[in-house]
Amino acid sequence: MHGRGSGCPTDLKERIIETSLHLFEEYGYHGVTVNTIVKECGTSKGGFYHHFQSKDELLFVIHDVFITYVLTKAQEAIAASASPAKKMKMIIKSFVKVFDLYKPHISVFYQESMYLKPQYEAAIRRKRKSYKEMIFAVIQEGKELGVFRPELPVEITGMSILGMVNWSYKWYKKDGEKTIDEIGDIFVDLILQSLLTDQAKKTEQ
Amino acid sequence: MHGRGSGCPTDLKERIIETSLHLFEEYGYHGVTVNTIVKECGTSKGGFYHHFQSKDELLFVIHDVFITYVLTKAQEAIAASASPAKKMKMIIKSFVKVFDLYKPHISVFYQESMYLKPQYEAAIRRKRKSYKEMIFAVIQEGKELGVFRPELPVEITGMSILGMVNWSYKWYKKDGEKTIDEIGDIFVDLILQSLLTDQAKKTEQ
Amino acid sequence: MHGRGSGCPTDLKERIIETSLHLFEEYGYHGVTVNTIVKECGTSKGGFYHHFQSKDELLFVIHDVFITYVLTKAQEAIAASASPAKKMKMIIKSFVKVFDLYKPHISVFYQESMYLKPQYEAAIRRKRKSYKEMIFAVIQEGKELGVFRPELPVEITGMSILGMVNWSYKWYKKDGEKTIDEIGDIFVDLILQSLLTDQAKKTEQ
Amino acid sequence: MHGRGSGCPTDLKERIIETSLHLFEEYGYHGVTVNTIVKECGTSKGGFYHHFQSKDELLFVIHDVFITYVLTKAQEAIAASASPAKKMKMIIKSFVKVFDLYKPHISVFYQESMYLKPQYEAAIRRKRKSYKEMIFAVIQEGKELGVFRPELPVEITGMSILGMVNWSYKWYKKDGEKTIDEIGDIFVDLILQSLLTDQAKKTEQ
DNA sequence: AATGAATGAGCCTTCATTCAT
DNA sequence: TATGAATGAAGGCTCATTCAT
Repeated sequence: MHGRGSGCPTDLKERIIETSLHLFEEYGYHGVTVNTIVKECGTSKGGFYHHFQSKDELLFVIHDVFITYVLTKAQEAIAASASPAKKMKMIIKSFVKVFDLYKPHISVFYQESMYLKPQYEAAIRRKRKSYKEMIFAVIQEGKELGVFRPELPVEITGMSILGMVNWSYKWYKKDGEKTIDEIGDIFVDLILQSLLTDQAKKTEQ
Repeated sequence: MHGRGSGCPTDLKERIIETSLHLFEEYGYHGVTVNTIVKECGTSKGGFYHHFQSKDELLFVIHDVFITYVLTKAQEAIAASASPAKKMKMIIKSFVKVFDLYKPHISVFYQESMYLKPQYEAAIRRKRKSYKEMIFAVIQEGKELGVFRPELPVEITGMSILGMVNWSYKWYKKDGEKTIDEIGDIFVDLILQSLLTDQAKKTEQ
Repeated sequence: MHGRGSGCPTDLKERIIETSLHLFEEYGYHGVTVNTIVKECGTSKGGFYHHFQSKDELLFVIHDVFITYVLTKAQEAIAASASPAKKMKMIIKSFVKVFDLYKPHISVFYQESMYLKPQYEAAIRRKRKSYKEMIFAVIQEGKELGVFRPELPVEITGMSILGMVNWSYKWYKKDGEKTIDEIGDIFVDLILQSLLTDQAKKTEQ
Repeated sequence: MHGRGSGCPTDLKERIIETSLHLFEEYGYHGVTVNTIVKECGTSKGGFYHHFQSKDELLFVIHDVFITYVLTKAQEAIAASASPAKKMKMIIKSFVKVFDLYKPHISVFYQESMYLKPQYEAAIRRKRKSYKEMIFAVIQEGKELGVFRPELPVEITGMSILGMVNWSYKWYKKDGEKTIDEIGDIFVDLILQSLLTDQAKKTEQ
């Protein structure tokens, strides 16, 4: 079971991903050459291309690792039998939590996804869409059950939430003043303040 | 007010900026060559380098046009003698409004600012910082006056607001279902719901 | 009027073609790098790719120059109002003569045409086919007029003639013992000996 | 025959030769990677390099198999006590016959022999030269005995014959309209028509 | 002001070959 | 014998930039 839990990526492929991730995050996809990556990894061009068809595929893998993870978490939240407010809370908190695990992935994701080649881009876009729609569904459900304010437009509200949380890739730092959990709680507070009806605020939360 | 005075949008420099803006937005800074730009403009390499020292400077100019504009608007809002909620509203609405004017600039800004060369990057960062701090100041003021919830952490709340609005560069479309003004109102509603104390909600808004 | 007559290819494109031609002939298409070509030409990679989309296009141009020339000559022969034996003679002699002009082109052509990319290959194949069919047509005409032996199979005879002449790219040398005209006469003699009926041999030739 | 002692055509070395032969014929020596070959063979890089020192040696072996065979056949023809016309016929027919056995070898031979490394190239060139000289010798003998036309230049005539026959690697197809034997007869007819004196045509053939 | 041919450093990628297992 | 991960030199090509005209 190479890596993950142990945090020790022994095999080359993992090592290339880890290394390039941090390089991409700092210098951007176009600011890092394959040469730089392999030098930093202590491997060779051939070693790189033995594991990845192209630099582009590496970019895809980085995207996919993160989006797949976050999608899974959201699906678990959705599947839970809980109130919309609880589900929203679970989604937000799980999403925020991936910033601890996958901050570099996310940065690269938002910074560079436009440079994915079509074949890869399509695969990623499908997953992004799924995620978005799960959030929309929770908002819709909340409105229907009368716990979320009826005047909320589903899509723009959803995108606002996504924006608020996503944006943290620009400023969140692991060793910052607040833990990721505290930040998650603040987001949940801000968001539920916006969504819940006055009625629901009393019972919920 | 750059250029504007002369009122001649057909002059080459403007045309290069406009063209490259749209190309950058669609294909990314690294997905567009100087050659493509000059071909699309109907000019030549020489024409380009007569007006810009480098492709990098062009990226800077695009950044600067937008950030300068939005900073000016925010300063006007701050300078107004109004309540924090009003100021916040003015800032949000003016910010949202620039998406109509400067959507491509903003997209390029968020997508590519990491590729600015140091000399340009410093100039841009200073202005971004100013903008952020104006928002923090309004939140702080609102808390001190007791109209914003005292438990709000200034910085994270500020970044949440910025994230919510900024993110619209990913999805806002000029010819979408809602006008920019309607979207602005929704943002203001969501944000003020989050910020205002129950007390203030009654009087304000 | 760059080059040709004067034999002085002053402009870069001509110079690249000439140089690479001789390099390809000696070392083969795969045995010559673009770097070698530009070094030999005293130009640069950029200079090369300013004139050719790819190394492959250069190969195509070399093919096309020669095949276009030889096709034109054959069409002139065909168009002439002459006996089949005369036409055959004209075709052979004009074909043989291009070895003086285009020997390197021809060598490269036969050695490397399999490496042409599909788009270029199709264009070339069409012209080759035309040429072949003109020869077949002359043989057919000769048989119908009773001057060529009736038992000759048109296609194999045609391919035999083509093979005999084409093969000289393997051994013909400009400064060899026999001039190109003498070689042409020998080919014509051998071929007409094979084609003509005994009857026709007396009147013809 | 070619199993060398073991007689087992399923042994790896044979399989590599067969496979690469067909790949080379279709895509050219440079259009086929060692990886492609071993994949197609169901073996591995190690398997390949166990049997061949280099990809280049494989090319040599392919050349050698064919040229050795054809040389042997020609030597048998020469050794026979027959008239020059008969010898020429035997040579042509045996040469043509190898197209059935060794068509792919021959295609690769003519297409790629320039890419042989010096050490291999020398070995091959010696055998090619022998073959050529045997044909020249027969023509010379025929002239001396007065059965071939005295005005024929030995070398060019010889090269013409070689060209005519060799060229069939470009168009011969095993399942074509004519059998290899019929094609051989046509070649013999065309060639002897060219070579024989009028006198000899009556008695010979 | 404008042109576009020319430059050349640097990029991504390929592939024959090696070697520990 | 056989495997296939790893190597690294070398190749084709790109593109921001320059400069003579």
